Amino acid sequence: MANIGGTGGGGAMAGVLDSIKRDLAARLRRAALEAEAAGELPGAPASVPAGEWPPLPVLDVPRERGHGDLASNLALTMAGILNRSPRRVGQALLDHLELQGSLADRVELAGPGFLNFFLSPRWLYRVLEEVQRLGPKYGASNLGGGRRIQVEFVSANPTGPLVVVNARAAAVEDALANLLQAVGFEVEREYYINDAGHQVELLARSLEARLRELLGQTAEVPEEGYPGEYLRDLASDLLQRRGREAVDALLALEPGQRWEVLGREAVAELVAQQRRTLEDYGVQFDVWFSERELRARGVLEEALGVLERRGYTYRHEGALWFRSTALGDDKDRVLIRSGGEPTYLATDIAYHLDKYRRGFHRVIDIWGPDHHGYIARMKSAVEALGQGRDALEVLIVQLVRLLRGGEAVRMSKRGGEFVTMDELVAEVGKDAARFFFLMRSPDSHLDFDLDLARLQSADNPVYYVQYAHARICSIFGRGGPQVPPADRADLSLLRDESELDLMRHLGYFPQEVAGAALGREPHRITRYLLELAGLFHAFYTRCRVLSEDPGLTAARLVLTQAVQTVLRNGLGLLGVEAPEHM
RNA sequence: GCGCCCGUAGCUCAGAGGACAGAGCGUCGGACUUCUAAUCCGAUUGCCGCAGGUUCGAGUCCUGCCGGGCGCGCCA
Repeated sequence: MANIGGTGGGGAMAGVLDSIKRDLAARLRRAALEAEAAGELPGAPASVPAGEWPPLPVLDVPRERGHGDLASNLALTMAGILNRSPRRVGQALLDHLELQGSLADRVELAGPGFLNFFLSPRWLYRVLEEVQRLGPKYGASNLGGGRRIQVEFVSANPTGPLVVVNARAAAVEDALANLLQAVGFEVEREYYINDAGHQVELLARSLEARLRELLGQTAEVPEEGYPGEYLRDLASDLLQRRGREAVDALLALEPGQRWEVLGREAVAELVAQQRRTLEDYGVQFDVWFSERELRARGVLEEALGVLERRGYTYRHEGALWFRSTALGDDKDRVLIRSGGEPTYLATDIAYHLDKYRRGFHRVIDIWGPDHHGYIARMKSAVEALGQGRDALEVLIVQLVRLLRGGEAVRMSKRGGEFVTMDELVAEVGKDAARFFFLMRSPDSHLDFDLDLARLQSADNPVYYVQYAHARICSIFGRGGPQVPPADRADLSLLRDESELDLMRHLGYFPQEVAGAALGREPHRITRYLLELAGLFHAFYTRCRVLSEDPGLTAARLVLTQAVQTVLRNGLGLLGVEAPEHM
């Protein structure tokens, strides 16, 4: 993982704060070398490899305001290696640290040996200038350097409508894809359609049963089939579209043939529905990838060939096995059943082979918690295909429990009763749904409070953030005050504590975006925005933007517009609207 | 039995190896003749599940245990 908070990462991070960190890190490094040259610090012990001394100074924003704007633990890390007291090391660094020409006003040695930097307020004005200059691009960077990443998500079976957990996965991964794009990766969103397996036949037989029901015949949905109401709807649509005669003819076909047709029909319709559901949710996929087509192209055979050539397959009891234990899995896995049918794993391996052939250096899959046991074997498979283990990254999004009136909403898959994604969005709206899913880290179980999400009030976090944006719009709305260029306003008039807090927070945005992208943690942006909205509301209560004082008004307009820009950019990353009126 | 996730304030949850552990909700008390009160301000709240270990420093990393959820097919 890249060093997000520090200064060690690539050279492509954006933002005023990052450039300050890099500048101060370089100064600290020089101070360390000078202190050593002056004999005030011992040289590196022999155990430290050349080029790794002095250690890379890390600068972080401390939790406590009293600890300055940026703090470095360099003295502490060096002290450990040099076997000296951290405060003595810190003092030596301090004595040789040159701040002339930097944006730091002063530096203090504090606590166990931290070096705390107090920045000139000028850095905050630079933040405002930068936000104004970059506008929608503020927060973006080029950490990815244009490398291609594929994000595959939702990929639900085409056997029914999307459900609540799909909505969570969609919100999280769509936001992650946005974040990866923002930090300079070339991202493709892909949806995998499992349209070739046994479950499609079950779907077909279930649909057949519903059709026969409609025609007054006795029929039952098969044991392992799909009993949900939606197949009744699908059946009556089909009957209406094709007409009675065509359906009769269809049902008269021999079983294999009619299931083939019904399966194709049902899958096409259900995938179209899933697609509409996702579009209403604001998620657009670049590629809808069909397993059936993959099979038709013979990729499965090619993948098995690759595994065989690389010595990862063997035959046993009539089946073809994958020697995944050679690559860290806890048992070997069947690829081709003794009956000749490929397993799900085999087709998935083929699918991944195809992904890498399409030139992605990295592939991120998102699975439900019921698939976590699958990670080890799939990573082994990727390795067996000749890729690095890291070429596949699997994120597990945990389950969602819906709460209504403080009680868990009961859902049973067997009875075909579950809350669909469409129902959820209809009940609480797209913005609230997405925002709620993005409030928690993906790997924690989520209680989704339907009552709260539906509430159009202060208690609802999504409105809290959106309201901040709407309030800003209303300042700009009537009469339309002109926002001056940042360098033409006297920003030093922004002195209120709430103004300083707000500017600081705006300055953190680029690193927050980078951190959320690299850490695969979109929920950090949600939290960031809640904080930013809170700071804005506090500012709004304390300070009037439009006042008699033209200079102060100009400065506050610049600040307010910057907040608006960052709220927009942040909400945009989450796929949540930034409304102008509420 | 093995594997994964979780255990932090009354509730829901943040915490990127750092300094005295945070937010929202809740409870109590305040603030609109003003750019949107869907707002703000103040007060209240903790054996970070338990026990060891690594580290100058652990809520964070490692090991074991306890508790909750889920998974462990020639299913997909």
